[in-house]
Amino acid sequence: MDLDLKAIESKWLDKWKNSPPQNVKSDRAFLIDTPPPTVSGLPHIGHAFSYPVQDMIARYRRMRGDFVFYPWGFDNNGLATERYAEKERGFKVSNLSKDEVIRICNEVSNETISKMLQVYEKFGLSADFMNYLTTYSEDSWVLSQRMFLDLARSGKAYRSESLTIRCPACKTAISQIEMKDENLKSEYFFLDFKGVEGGYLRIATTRPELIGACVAVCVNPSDERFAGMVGKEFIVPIYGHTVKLITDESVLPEKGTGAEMVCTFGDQNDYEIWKKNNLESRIIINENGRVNDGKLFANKSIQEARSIIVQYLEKEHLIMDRKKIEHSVNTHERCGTPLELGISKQWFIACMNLKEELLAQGEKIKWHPEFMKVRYDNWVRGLKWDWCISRQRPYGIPIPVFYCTSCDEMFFPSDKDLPVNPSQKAPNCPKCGSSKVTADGDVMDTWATSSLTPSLYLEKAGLGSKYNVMTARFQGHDIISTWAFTTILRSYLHWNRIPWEHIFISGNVLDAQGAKMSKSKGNTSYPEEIIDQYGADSMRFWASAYSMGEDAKLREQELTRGRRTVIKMFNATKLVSSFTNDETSKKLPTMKHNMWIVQKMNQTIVKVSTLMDEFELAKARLELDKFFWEIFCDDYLEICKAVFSSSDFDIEQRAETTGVSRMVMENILMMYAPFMPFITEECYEIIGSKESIHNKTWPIGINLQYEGVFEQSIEIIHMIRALKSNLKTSGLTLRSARVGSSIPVQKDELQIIKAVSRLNAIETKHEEKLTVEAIESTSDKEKS
RNA sequence: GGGCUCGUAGUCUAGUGGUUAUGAUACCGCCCUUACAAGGCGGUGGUCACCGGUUCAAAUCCGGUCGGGCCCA
Repeated sequence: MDLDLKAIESKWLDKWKNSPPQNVKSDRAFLIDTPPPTVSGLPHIGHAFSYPVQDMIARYRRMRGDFVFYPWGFDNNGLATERYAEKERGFKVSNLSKDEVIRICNEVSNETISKMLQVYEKFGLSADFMNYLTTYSEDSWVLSQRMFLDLARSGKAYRSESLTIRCPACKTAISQIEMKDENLKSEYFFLDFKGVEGGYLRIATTRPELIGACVAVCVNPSDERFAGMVGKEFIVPIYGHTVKLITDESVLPEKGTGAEMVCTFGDQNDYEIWKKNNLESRIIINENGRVNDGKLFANKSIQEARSIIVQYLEKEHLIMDRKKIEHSVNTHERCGTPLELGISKQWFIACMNLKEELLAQGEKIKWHPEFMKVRYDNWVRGLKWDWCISRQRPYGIPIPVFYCTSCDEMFFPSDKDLPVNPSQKAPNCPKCGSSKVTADGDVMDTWATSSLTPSLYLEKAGLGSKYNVMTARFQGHDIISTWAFTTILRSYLHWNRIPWEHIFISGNVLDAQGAKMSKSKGNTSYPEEIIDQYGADSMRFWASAYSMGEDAKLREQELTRGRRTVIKMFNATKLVSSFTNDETSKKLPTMKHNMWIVQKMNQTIVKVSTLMDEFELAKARLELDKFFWEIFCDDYLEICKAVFSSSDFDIEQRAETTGVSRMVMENILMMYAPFMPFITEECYEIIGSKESIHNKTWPIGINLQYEGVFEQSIEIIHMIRALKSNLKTSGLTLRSARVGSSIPVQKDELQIIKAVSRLNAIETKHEEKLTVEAIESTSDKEKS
């Protein structure tokens, strides 16, 4: 019978759809905060690496008798979806109405979700795909808005006009979370500021378009070159206003000329110096990233303004020098555009005042691996801003706040009126009764919803009142400062508790050379190709070969090994089920080889279970592999075959061997079931079970007292095998042998050794060390 | 610039103080022995990145150097 992996996998996927793994009723719950994949294309190899690992733990806990809550979701909210829809449909969000954008985004995300679902199902995940949630559904709207209001009412979220990070391309405020440093090529322009009392100060700037926003010049206080000039007034080129030379520690003497402009606002440091020194404001970049300096340009982009001013400076011979440099610039992670700072009215969630508390929360969670917590700690310590959550974008969950234009009252809807949509009619002002009420037109940061996944999942499943702290979060290390952080923060702000007991961080998937996979490099792999070539079980086998947090390489050899394991399991099952022609005995074993394999099995169960309990999947599977290949297949099954082909063994002995081999095989299948759900299910059926293996209870072993010496017999079998193999090289077949040992070989053991080695006779003698020597061997040529 | 992490046969990997350093894969030799040649048996292949220190003893602990990766500036 040939092994058709594809047929087997699709057969079981169909069956499982109708009868998914059953949870037993249990007080012990294992609740998984599944990472909802972003709706931005088909799953890639990274997903094929991380999701099966979660599933293995889920399946294991289920077999252990836990109530396993393993929900599924998709993240289709926010700017990422807009960008994806733009790419898919070839349009520009800015050219369409808000309603139109929302319609298209919904459409694209629905289409993509159904495609993604098909791939995820092929992974053999036991998650609840039927009841998946999306982060842009009505449920998510209601919960996000309700939780926002919870913070707003208690003052933990506040609206304020303050410094905001803005993306001029996406035309929205963003948060520190979405900032990304990038090394970009730039150019220093050296300009001279004439002193009011004479002399001049040469500064270097990469942002000449901001000269009009210059409110001070600044040097390091210890920089002696400028010692005599500090406190003096200088004239800003082109614009003619005067600014004072001040000092600040943050200015690096070796950067540029050691003197720099302070503009409102070139970067965050400008803001700090501005605030510290109580400087005036000269805002020339508006909320949409357009520059108006009141002199050279009006409503220009930053790039346009820069080239206009550089041309002007050149013409007026004001540029004293130019120097090409590469420096680190804050950009928007979604589009790579350098960010701008401005003052605007936004909603913030307070977190700057909670650093100690947040660190303490992180401490209460068990991190796997432990060192990943350091990244969380570093992020919390490095927080520079409260979390700005309002976004000026079309696709997102609206901020549920109303403003009365008559009396300036700000008011919130009640929870029962959620979800609130600004396109609907706003209620009258509760204070003055005016109907001149506008809704907040902004939407929430997508993380403001994603940070609520534990509640989203539990509420959707109707388990919100029963459970609150989840057991496990699985996620990539790249989103510790986003998803992990915001989830911990929200859980603390709302309920003063941790969101989950454990957090499991997975590493990167690298290509075979160890380089990060990326579309531009063309070294990406897709799970469907792997499943096609090796099968889903082999893919999972590969995914289970790594420790938590370790970077994984896509290795063919691991996939190959996985497929061999699948085939081996199938063949072993076939062999074991062929024994069942005889009568099966359910009694405790009495024969040495049966007692031995049961003992070995018991030891393996203990080791594997312990490791699985500690979430050491890779180590657990290695133990299992060793037992299955080297002990069960190579030794025990060979003995079984001998028992059935040799006339030395009676019906009862065969029946016992049948019973034990079958029982051990079943236990092996059960232990492999979390790793390789397809082949184990198939084998379980072949061996004659009507039930799904995934509904079985994890093996606990057989109570059997046995301190046997059969280990020695196994070693003798190995030695005879090697001897036979050596003789074969010279064209000889071993017929009889002499075994020397210090511990006498028992008669029943000798019977087994003889049968499995297919020898005519074995003699024994006493020796200090274990020895095997040939007595008689025949040449293959003479052989009849 | 700061932090974290890794460096072990051609390739990938186990191994956090103690025999001769684990296994996979690739390669070579033998065997198509009635589950499996996608198998079995045997074999070649390693100054455990480098330098120094601690120790009776270091792949392992400490310090430094070099190189890869990631996170944060």
